[in-house]
Amino acid sequence: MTFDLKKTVNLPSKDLPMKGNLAQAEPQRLQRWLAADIYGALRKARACRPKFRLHDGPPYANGRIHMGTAFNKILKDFIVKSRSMLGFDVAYIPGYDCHGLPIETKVVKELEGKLAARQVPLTPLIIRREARAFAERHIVQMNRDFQRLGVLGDWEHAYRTMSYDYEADILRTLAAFVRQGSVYRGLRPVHWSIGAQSALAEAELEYREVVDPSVYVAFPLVTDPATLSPALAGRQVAIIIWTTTPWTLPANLGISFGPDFDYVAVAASPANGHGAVGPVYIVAEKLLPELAQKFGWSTWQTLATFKGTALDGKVARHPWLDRESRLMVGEHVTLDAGTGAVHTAPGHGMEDFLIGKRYGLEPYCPVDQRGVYTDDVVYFAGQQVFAANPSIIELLRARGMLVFAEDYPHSYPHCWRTKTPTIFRATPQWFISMDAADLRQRAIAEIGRVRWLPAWGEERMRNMFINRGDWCISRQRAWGVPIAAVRCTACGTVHASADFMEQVAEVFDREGADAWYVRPVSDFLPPDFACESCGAKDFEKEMDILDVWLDSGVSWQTMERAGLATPDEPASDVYIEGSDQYRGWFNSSLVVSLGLRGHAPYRTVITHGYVLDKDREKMSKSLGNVIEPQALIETGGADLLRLWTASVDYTDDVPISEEILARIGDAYRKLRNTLCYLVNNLSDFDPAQDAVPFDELFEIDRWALVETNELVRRVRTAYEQYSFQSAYTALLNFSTTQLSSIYFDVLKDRLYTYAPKSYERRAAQTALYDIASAMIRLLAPILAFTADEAWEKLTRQPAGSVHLAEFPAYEPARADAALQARWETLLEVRSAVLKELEKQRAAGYIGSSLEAQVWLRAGGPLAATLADYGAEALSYLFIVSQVTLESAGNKDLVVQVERARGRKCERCWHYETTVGEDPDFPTICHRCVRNVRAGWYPAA
RNA sequence: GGGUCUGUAGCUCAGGUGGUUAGAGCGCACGCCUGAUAAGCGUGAGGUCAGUAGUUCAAGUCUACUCAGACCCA
Repeated sequence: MTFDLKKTVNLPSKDLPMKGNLAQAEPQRLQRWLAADIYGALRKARACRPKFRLHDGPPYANGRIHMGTAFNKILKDFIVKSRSMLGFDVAYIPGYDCHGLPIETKVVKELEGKLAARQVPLTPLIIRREARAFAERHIVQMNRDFQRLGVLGDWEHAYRTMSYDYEADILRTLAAFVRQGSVYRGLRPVHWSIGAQSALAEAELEYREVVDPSVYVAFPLVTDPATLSPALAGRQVAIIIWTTTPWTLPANLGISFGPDFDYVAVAASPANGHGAVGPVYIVAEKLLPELAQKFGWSTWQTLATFKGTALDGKVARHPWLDRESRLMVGEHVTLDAGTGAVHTAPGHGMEDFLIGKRYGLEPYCPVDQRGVYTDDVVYFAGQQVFAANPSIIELLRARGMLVFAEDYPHSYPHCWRTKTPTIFRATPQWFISMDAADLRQRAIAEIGRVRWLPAWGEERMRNMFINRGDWCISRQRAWGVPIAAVRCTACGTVHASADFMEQVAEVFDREGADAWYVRPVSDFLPPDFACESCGAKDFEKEMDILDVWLDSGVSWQTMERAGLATPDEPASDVYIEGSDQYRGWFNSSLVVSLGLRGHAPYRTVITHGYVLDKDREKMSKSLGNVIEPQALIETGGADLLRLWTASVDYTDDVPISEEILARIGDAYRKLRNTLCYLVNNLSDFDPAQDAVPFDELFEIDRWALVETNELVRRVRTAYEQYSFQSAYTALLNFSTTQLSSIYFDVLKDRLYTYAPKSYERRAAQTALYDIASAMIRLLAPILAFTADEAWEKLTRQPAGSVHLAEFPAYEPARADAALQARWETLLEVRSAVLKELEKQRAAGYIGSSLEAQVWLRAGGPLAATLADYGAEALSYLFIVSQVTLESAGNKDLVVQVERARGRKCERCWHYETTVGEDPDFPTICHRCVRNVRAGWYPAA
């Protein structure tokens, strides 16, 4: 008789291939999701469920996505998918930030050459049209890139800060702040290019090494020095300041000291006639030795020592003008260079401006847009500031106020376009006051009502609001939403009313903010509009635009527009962005929402870290440690990127490197193999027909299901807490330690050798089906593509998607601590057996574990447990051919391994004494004979 | 310089209120299997818990400082 026993073994199918081939498979699956409109289908299916809204922080629309943006969007997708599978109706509308300097400078660079050749002037309107097209193009690309990652959302309706209604909303938001009295105009120092005669942003500066004249200048103390120390009574005392910009001295209004630094008043004996002003000078004590040497003092006598705070509120005199110079204290003062007494000109420096503001000094700036002193400046009016440096030094010397002068090399900002050195110049700007409508205090209170993940975010955020200044919302640029205000050409009065802005916003709704540039000012004004101050009727448009942080701070309103939130509630359940957004979007969104709605726009704020290299250093082209998401997707697949995202602790900065990705590849294969084993052993199983009731399953099957139930609980909790890494770890460890090395290994015998429809095999498949169904769904938020593929094979429903499903529920009734405890014991015995097997294997006594039989000698409860489980069942659990139990007085387990009895069964590979007993099947054991007769023989 | 945070095996991470020989998975080494096979199984070796100094009977865990790194300010 010829009967092929090989054909009576139920090997797994190849339904789910081991090789993912993700680079090809993912785009196809993406098309199916798109065709099936998974997002729309989900919204519909969950319509009656509690809502969960994730509002997208808009990435800037100027390039391909990089690791950081990919990481961010994948985390958001974890939230969207996991909340959906937890039963929520999840809304997620992606967005794009479109206005702003990076795009503007990019298109200006491109346009400059082209237009200059044709002698066409570069107008704001041309820039704006080009910038809009630029953003448009990049949004198309970024939409593709993000979706390729498997990110689910309402991509069709992605919001963009440059859409007409959005631009109008920005202006209406400004109007609202105007109406509540928070908006004011004031002077503020900005980087100013003399060459271009325009304001510059930080990003437009180029630092170059230059040599400037540095001067040490005496400021005579006006306040009676005896108030500092009795030792100074009747003495002439002067403070020495240091500056590398002598041209700012005409604008000096004060001198700053470090409050906690020690200062000394010293009487110097000039060695060579230097420093003839007065005999006593004040400088920081720590800097005295090097200063004395520099000034050429042969000897000196310290008359008094005091803290910087002692000088607070006192007054000095300007070195040549009849003007006071206020003595102040500020934390910005350092002892790195200079004298510890800092020349302060609030119109010519940011720190000077801020401390001046505290002390009530105005940002005095007697320099015009050409960098020329105004008529206000005696001696130097009409001179260009840098050109005036030598004359100023001469004047100081003549007045005896110059203590010392030297050339000083340092790096100084230059205009990147005209390459000229820049200056700080106070210019009129628009602000939102943090205090006029009590925004600061309300924000601080509101911060306490928001949930911050990680928790320290609350403190960081609060400190930021305590310390932040008023919000400067104006920019002297073209690509943005204009501040719709008009200026009387006759008297210069600026008219900025909320009503007017709202009327202009209606025009923006229809025509976009370009209307402000296209239309003449008269189009926006009532026919007989006249200046309140002078009655004139000629006006010009304000050409400043709004800070882009106001643009994105407005974004929560898109949630209301989309009908996803009402004005009386936070617009989003969660905001999740990088930690730089405490200062950015979280901040601006809070201010805007507080101003317009009276509450924060978010209930929970989650931050993630930055993507760094293996040494936790920034990725940069020069270091050559940059990893691009596109390359990874093309070689590995988006699921690898997603798995990596899940594997790292996103609350901190996250590392990525070739090695890390290699480990992620290992983990991916492990998870995929787990799914393969599950799905491919179920291709002939229909749970509706073939399932075995739980109580009738093998004990090991019930154990596996109890463990799976616990896994469900852990992973659900992890997702609920946004702890994706816990989910990842739990799923991977479960796959490895419980499934692959124990349950799957043990189960092979039963799955492969019992008759296909036998109770034994169906029992195993019943458990496997439950496990498969649970594992696939629990993995779905992370391995969006792979889980969907496995789900399709498991359910055999090509039209469905795992992303429409919900997580398996934890079943308290299934929890069985007693069973788990019993299995802890059994598995400890198993470990002991495996260890002994390894010894015999090393000795060359056995190879495969089925070549062995095992004696177990134990006493007490352990013996009882083993006996209860049964010797034969133990042999399957250990994957050995025979187990013999012997009771012994000793409590400790003794394991002994010998070669198995009998001959190797050709079919199940166990060693059995029954092999050869059946004349029909001389090469197989009794168990196999029974199974073959049950399933295959005689052939039906 | 300031605010906030981080530093535990090669990698990614666990290690409530300080308390026995510091854990996991992966990787690595060695071996087994060849009916999950570009798979599977087993055994094993890896750590002065960034460093220094304190507090304590006792510190990865508390304190101070130092070093390195990140974000935001200046």
